[in-house]
Amino acid sequence: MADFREIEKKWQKVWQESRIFEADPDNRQKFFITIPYPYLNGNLHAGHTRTLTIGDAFARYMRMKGYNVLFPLGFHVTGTPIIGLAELIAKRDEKTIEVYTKYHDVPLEDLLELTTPEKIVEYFSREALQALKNIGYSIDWRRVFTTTDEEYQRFIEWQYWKLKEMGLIVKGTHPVRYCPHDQNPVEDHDLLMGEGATIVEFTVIKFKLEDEDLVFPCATLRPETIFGVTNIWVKPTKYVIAEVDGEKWFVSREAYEKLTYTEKSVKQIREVDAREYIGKYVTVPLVNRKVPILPADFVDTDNATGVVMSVPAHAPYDYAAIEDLKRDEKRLQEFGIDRSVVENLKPIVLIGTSELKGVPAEEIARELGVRSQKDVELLEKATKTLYKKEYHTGVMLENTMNYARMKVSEAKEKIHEDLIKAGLADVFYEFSEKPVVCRCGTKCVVKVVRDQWFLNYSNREWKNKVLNHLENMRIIPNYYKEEFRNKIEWLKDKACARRKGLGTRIPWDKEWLIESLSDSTIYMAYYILAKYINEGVLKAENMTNEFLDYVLLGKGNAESAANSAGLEKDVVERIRADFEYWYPVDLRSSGKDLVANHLLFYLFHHVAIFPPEKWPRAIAVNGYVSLEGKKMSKSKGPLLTMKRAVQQYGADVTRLYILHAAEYDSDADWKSREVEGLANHLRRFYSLVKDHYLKQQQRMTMLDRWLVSRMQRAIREVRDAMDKLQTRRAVNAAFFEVMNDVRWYLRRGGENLVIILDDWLKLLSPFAPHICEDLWHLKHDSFVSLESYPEFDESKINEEAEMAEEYLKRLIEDIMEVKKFVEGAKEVYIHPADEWKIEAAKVVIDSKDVGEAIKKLMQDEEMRKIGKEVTNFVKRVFKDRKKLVILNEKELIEKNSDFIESETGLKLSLDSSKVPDEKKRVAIPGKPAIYVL
RNA sequence: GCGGGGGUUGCCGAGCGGUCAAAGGCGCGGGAUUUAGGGUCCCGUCCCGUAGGGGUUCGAGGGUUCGAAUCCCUCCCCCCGCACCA
Repeated sequence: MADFREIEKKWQKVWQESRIFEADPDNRQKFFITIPYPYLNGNLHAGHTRTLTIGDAFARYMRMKGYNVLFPLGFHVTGTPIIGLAELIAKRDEKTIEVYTKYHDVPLEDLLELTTPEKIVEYFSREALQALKNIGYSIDWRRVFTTTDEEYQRFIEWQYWKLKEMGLIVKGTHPVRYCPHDQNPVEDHDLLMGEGATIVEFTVIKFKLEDEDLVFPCATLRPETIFGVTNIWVKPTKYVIAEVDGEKWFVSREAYEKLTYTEKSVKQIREVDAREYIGKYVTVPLVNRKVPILPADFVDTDNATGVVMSVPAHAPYDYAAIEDLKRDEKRLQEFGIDRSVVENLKPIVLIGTSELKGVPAEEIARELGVRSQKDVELLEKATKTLYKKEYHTGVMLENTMNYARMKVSEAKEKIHEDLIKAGLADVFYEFSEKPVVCRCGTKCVVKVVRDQWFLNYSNREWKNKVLNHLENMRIIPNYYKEEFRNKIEWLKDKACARRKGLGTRIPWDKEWLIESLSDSTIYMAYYILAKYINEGVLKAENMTNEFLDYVLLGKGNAESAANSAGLEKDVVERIRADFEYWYPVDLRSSGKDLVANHLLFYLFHHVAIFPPEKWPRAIAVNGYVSLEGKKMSKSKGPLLTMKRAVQQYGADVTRLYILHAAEYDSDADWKSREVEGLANHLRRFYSLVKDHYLKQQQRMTMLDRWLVSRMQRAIREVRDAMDKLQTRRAVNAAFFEVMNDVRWYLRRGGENLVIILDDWLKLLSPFAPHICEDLWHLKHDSFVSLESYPEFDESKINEEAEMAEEYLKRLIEDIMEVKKFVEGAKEVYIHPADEWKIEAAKVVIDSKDVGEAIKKLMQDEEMRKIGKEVTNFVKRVFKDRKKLVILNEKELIEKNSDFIESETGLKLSLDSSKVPDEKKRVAIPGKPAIYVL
């Protein structure tokens, strides 16, 4: 039995020595394909294997189609996880040690050494390189690099200078989840609770107290309802009066605490009991109406400011609370509120929708059966439903001043902005879910970080440029184009500076490091430079801005670029020529996890920095890989490393399996049992080819022509699938379906298998390159990896042969079907359809309807004689007329009688006289009468 | 909530107006074999059927059509993203 690992190693070595995947400009058309460089806080795993194998299969395919293919790869190490990992290992964190020894397959003694980021980078890049070589990717390894390389950092600095010049990097302030204890922003995986929480922006409308300089900041998500405010709510409990940016605010204690993390200057003045203010009046800004402060229990002091405005017409909670209060004589007395005050709180309807008449909140509360403000579940539902309806279909009514007739969705934004501009409102950030708790056990808050560097992705012009270019791009699968459109719209400014991590410092503000997704946007251009860097021709000190401007953007001239760089002019020109030749990237193939981040930034930065002809041409997206139905996790396991998969199953098995496991962005599941099965298939393939490949080709039979014809169909299918990057379909057609045809062929006694083997090996070579290379060399001296991919040749399609084989398959099936019903069956008599039926069938095939067919047939005297039978035949056959097959059945059966006999185990005879008439009658062309005895 | 994808026969998964009881793989059952229970090759695998046939299926319910897994509408359910993290 063939040892695949031996074969694979052999050819990997030969490929490397022959440098067949090292790509340099020549006169062929180029194809530049890239895969996002892997992040090295662990070993490469099945997820990387999938993305990279798709890329490699496509690279190989394109190479065989005659393109000069550049397929490079580097390693990503900037950011925080590697530092975090080093700390964990240094700390001897048990869980980490377990995961890294058990799943990442790092030997314990090696692992314990990895206590600094540098050692980790060194170790895992070495491991990755080995794994990638073991699986035999056709990567041009002369261009490998790591993102902490000095030269790479120089390249990043250059990029950031460019963006800065263009005004695309701005200073800004933004809210983050923040742990007061750690004094650090927290990421999802740093959280104990509240991973799903998002930061919600409340509008805080400032209601001024009558006769006193005190602001009641009412937090709301529906600022447009300000026109319907009848009162405000506080909870009868302790609050705080604080100085906030020079104003005196009345807020809950929790709110005060939160305010201290914002960019506002805050100072507590004193604690107060809300009761002191209940019954007093405040002024509704903008509308200048005086409304009372009233008590309500539903108010959550831990949500925003702890003060809310009441809009009974549109907020079910407010409506219910007012109704409660009306009924609660005791409470009114307790707070000294005159009954009439509450009775006078009439809902003010300010939004119109087609569906909701009257007072919407009242209607909906009644519909759902809300009894009091304590019916929290019902009220939540009512609030949601109402909000949804009004937001999407509502229109502002006449009582909303100059917002009248605006759509609610628009008015909301507008009012929010206008109020803030006028100093009548502010913003308050709050979590959408609570609590949010840090791993250290501390409750997190929203902190507003100021003066950070941002990539100005919200910039309309920048967005439009990306959006426009997207329309010219090929996105695979194509429905992702819509996804990209939406994501581009949704993208906001992104903080690109960090305080900790590995990476490049912002060149004009060295306090900050460039965030690790922000330094991975246009690095594909760096592959051009990397070759020269690795050759020692180019060093960091040569890479001046002027030099990079010239080689990457064509700015300035070679002469002065060379001077600035301290390089020979011809070197500079060569690098420039390389870049001109290879750029842009023709295909970037990536996992779908990068859609909403990296791939977006990739587009934004290319569009900003390079001229249009250098913008990306195509993006392909693929799904994840799970393990026996379980999600893989780098940090928790389970995980299957690339290296282990190759060790266990072999490179080609791994590749073929992963390519066939799923299509496009659907997720693949790695089932070791199926992988074993595939390994068997491949071994069978190997020995099959080996047994036949060197045989002398013999005279072509009809069956051989059938095989060739089928091979042509496979070629067409595979090419079509690969052109769309459908690797699953391609492997299915190239491997499994051809295999099935070959099986049939051999069963039929075919002896000329060799006629398709060259094509088959070429066809399969992008998917199982080692085995194909090995087999190919049984007969050839060239590399199958560099052969041209089989072309579909219409002239080799043989419809007749295909029909004949189909006919035989069907016939044998039918005989077996009938045989089931005959005990001790020994013989089969076959009577193909009579001559007149064939004539009639020909007419039927060309007729539009039954009537026309019969009319035509009845013109023939012979047909008329058996008119009734003809009519019945036509009626019976018409519906499936496309299935009618006209061929010389008798001859075909005679020629293949041995085969039919051996397949069915019956003695075959064409002696029609033995077939009863009622059987003969059912025969139609392509489906003879069968009589089994 | 918003956006994107999806629900197909035991499982994975193709099909996306007729060629569909629906490819292929896996699993399962049976047979063959120079049969070691693991390899290979056949056959079967929704239900019924002593003649190649019939019946019922493709999340649910309506509709369009001569004809729907495939098109339209409504509903239910599942997955992914929503960020400063690679």
